Amino acid sequence: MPDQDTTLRARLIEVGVDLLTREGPGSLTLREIARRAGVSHGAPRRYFPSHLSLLSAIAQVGYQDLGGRIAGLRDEHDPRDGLLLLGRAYLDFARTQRGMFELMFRHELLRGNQIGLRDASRQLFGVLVDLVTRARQGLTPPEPVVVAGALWANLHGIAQLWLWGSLQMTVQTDDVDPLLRAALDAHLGQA
Amino acid sequence: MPDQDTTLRARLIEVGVDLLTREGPGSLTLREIARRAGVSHGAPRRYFPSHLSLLSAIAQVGYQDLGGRIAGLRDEHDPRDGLLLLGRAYLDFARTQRGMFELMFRHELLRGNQIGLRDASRQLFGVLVDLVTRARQGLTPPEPVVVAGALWANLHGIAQLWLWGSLQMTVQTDDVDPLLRAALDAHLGQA
DNA sequence: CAGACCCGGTAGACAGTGTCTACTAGCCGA
DNA sequence: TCGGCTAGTAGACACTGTCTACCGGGTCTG
Repeated sequence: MPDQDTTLRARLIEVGVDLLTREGPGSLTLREIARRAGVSHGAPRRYFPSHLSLLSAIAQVGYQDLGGRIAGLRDEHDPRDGLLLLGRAYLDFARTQRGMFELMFRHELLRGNQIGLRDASRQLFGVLVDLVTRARQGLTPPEPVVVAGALWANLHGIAQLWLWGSLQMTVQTDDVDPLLRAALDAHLGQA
Repeated sequence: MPDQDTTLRARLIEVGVDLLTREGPGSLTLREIARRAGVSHGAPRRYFPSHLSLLSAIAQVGYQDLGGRIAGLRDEHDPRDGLLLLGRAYLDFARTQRGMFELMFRHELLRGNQIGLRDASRQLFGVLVDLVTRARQGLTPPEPVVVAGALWANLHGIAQLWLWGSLQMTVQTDDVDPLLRAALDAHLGQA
């Protein structure tokens, strides 16, 4: 239950997040959010110029959540452990916050307002580059940014394919950990 | 311009593909497709029980297209070359058939009717496993299926991140080839 | 040849959506 | 006290996907 005394803007986002995790991205209509916030369907317009901008604000919560889970891993003393934890956090987020994950990476959202993703990406990517740099110390090209980019893509791809069940019919298991480990070993060089 | 003498079912798909590549996934409404096919908005229902099923049929065209581009690579005599070409084909498809690519991997579509993706996946994955197996001959674990899975995820992730511009702001280039090569080298072992 | 039948498509209704505009209740400062 | 502004209401508009009633014309059957 959203607080009654918060500003409407915050309450709309809160209701949206709640609705998203409870009933999936399909139910995130402007009118439904307004309805659940106990307000008329025209009210959100005062704070969000369009439906998409409200969705962006909701997705932003997800970016911050994911970012928060990952930020702390930067200083992990064993960078390889850090990357494993980062990967698990990413995949765990995709699995447990499925609706949010789908929303965060929806094309229509990313096309316009990219600020949310941009910031989150920078943060995530920064941690990734740090850990990769340390994990690959003394190794030759490709340079850490490239490896980090490829690793991130790999991570995201695993999450994506796993989410819609493409992995079960190929790798034949719903445990992504082996895949994650394979990806890490591949990009970092076998331990 | 769609032929006038083909069956309506085929014409709807054809018009849909055309509309998709020309104006993007957002314009693929049931009514608009019917309109462009010169038919009333209730007509599609005779062949497709729902809007989603029509979209699935349109996406199927994409699966077959992509599958066709990749199928021939199975017999590439140098498996590593084959994988590079496969990767390029995949990324090229995502770039040039952007709207179709987005449609093909839309969550709502994949959730229900997975037949299209399932078939396409099996085909793609089969080629991938073949090539990986040959490329990693004599190497130790992980087994080819796992490597192929991780590689596919990596490929798809690169396409995804690249499509919405996340790569430019990290890797600082719009040329995905280095990333692709890094991924291949990583998963196959340096050449 | 006549009539029943079905196939393929039309047309309209319905609930729901996002956007826009006119309006208004209530508060705040002068 | 009064003017103006702020936040929210309410209704219209065009559009969407789905559903149902309807039909025209061809085919098969008796």
